[in-house]
Amino acid sequence: MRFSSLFAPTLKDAPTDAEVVSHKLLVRAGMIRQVARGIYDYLPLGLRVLRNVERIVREEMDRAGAQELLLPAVCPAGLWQESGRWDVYGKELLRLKDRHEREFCIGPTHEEVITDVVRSAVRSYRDLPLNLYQVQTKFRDEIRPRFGLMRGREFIMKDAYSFHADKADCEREYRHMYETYERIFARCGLAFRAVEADTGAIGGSLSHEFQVLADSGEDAIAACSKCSYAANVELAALGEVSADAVTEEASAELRRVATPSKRTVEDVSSYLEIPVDRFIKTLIFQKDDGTAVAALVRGDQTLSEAKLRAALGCDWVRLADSHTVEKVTGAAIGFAGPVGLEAPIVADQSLHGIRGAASGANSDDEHLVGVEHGRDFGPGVTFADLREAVAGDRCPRCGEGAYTIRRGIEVGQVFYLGTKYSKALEATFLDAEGQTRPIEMGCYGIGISRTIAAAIEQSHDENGIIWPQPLSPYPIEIIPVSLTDTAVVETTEKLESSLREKGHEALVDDRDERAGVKFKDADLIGIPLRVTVGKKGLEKGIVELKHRGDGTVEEIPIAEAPARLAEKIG
RNA sequence: CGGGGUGUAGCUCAGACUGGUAGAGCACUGCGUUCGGGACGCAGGGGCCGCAGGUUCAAAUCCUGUCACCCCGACCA
Repeated sequence: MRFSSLFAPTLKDAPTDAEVVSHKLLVRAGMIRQVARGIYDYLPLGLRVLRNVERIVREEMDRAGAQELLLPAVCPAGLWQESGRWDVYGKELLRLKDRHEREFCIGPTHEEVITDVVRSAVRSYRDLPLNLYQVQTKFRDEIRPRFGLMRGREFIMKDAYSFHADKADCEREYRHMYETYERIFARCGLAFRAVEADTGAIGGSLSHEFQVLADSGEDAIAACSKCSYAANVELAALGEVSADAVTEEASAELRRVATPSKRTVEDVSSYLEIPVDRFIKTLIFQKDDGTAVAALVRGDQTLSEAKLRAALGCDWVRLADSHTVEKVTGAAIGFAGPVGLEAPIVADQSLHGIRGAASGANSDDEHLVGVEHGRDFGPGVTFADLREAVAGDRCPRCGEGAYTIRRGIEVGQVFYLGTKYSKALEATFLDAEGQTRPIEMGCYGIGISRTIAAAIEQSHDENGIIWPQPLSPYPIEIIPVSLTDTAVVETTEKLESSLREKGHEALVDDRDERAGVKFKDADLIGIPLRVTVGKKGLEKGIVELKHRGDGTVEEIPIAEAPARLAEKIG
C-alpha cells in the first residue's frame, strides 16, 4: 500500500472531545471519526485493525467447532416480549416502529433471535450440541457513551450461543469457550485476566469476564496474591471478618445527636468527629417486585449492587428515589439508619456484632451514636457479603493471599445461561427417553471494537500507538527517506515486492514529505516494524529496522532483508 | 435524568465582558530554497461565528428558544 494514496487523515492535535488515549490516538492516526455520540466511522486503517481482530476471532471460533451465521440487526418486538426483556431491558434498548406501526428493536444482544432459530430447527438430542456465532453491529443506547470505542452505542461484537442436551455438556462447552477466549486474546497480543463476574441483565448463573489490564480501565478487578482467584470487585468474595477494631469498641449508651443538614457519611463523620469506619451506611433500595429494602455497609465500604442482588435473589435493584426513602424511613435522604426501621434489612457481614457505631436516626437532621447490633437493631437482620473488595482484603478461596486491585477493560464475557431463554421461548428437544426438555444454553461475547481500544490503552507511548503485531493494520512500514535518490527508491520497491511475494503487504510511505514527517506519522500509526531506506544505510549496504515498541534499531544487509523481515513479521 | 461546560476555517484556539469590515497557529494550493525526527520565505484559497427567533441603524458579540458535543453522577458489554 502506498501512503500517498491511502486515506488516513492524520492530525497533529487531538480533538477536544476525545478524552482517553485510545480515542485520541485512533482519531489522530486517521483510523476512526466520530459521527454522533457513541457512533463512529472506521476509516481504512481502523477497519484493517478491526478485520484483524475479527479474523483471529473467526479462526479460533471455527477451530473450536462453532459455526458462523448472521442474524438481523432489526428484531421484532414479539421475541423480546416472549422472553420478557421487552419490558425489563429499559431505555438502553433502541425501539422503533415500521410503517405499519409494528414494533422492533435494534439488537443489543441476540439470545431471543438465536433461540428462535434453534427452536424452529432442533427437535432431538441428536441435533445437539450446537455452537452458533456471528460478528455483527450491535446497538445499546447507553445512558452515557464515552471514551471513544471503549463505550460506544453502536459497536461490533462477536456473540456466540451454544445449545446442549444437559447441564454437564453445557458446562463442558463453557470451559471450552473459556479456553478459546484465552487463545483469542493471547493471539491478539494482549495482557489480560479472566475473572469471575456478575451476570447482569443477560441472566444466568455462572460467568467470567476477560479483562485487558490497563490503568484507564472502567472495571476494577481483585486478584489474589497467592492463588489464581480473580474477580470483578463487585463480585470478589470476601470471607467473614473476625472481630475488628470496630466491634471491640466499648459499648456505649445509645444517644440521639443533632446533625443539621449533614447527610453524607463524610459530613457527619467530620461533624461528630467519629471515624468513617464506625458508621453504618444505610442505603434504601427498591427491588424488582417493587418492595423496599435497606442495605447496610460500613461507612468506609462501597456496596456492591451485584452482591446485593445475589443476597436478595432478585434480578435487579435500584437505589430508591427520595419519595420512597421518606416513606420508608420517615426522614429525608441522608438520615436513614437501622434502628427502628420497618423495612427488611440486609447487612454486610462485617457489621455483625458492631458496637459503638453511628447511623442515621430516621429523623431529619439527627443521627444516633453508640449503636450496637443485637441490642439496638436486629434480630431480623440478614447478614451477607455485600461490599466491594478493596486492596488488602483476604482471599477466602485460599485463605492466605490478599487482594490486589487492578484496572481492567472488559473485552469478553462468557455466561452459562441454563434454561432461562429456552424456557421462556419454549426451545425444547426430545431426549433419549422421549422426554421433552428445555435446551441448556451458554453465551459468549467479545467486544471486537472495544478490543481495539483496549489494545491501545495497553500499548502506546507519547508518540502514538504501538500495535501488537497481529492487530497492526499493516505488518511493516517502509520509509524511503528520499524520493529523488534512485537507489533508495529502487531498494524500497524491491523490498516491497519481495515482501509481497512472501505474502506481506507493507505500507510504503512514498509521500513527498520530509523524513521527520514520515517518522512522526509512523510512530503515531504504530506499525510495530519500520524499515528506513536511506542513502546513509545503502552506502553501508544495509537498511534499518526500527522496533516501534522498544525503539531498538537493527541494521540489516540489503540482500538478507526480505527473508529477515518476513521472519520477524511471523 | 440531575450537575458542570463547549459550539467561530479540516484541527487547536483567540475575538464576546464594552455590538461597528471575522482572526492566529497548524493543515491546504502555487513558486523558490531545504531534505534522516512534524523546515523556511513569498503569494494564495477556505467561514450562513451550530440553528431559529428577538432587541438594535448595526449582532460572532446582548436576549429567548432549540440542537449538538464533552465532563461528573446514577446506569452499563
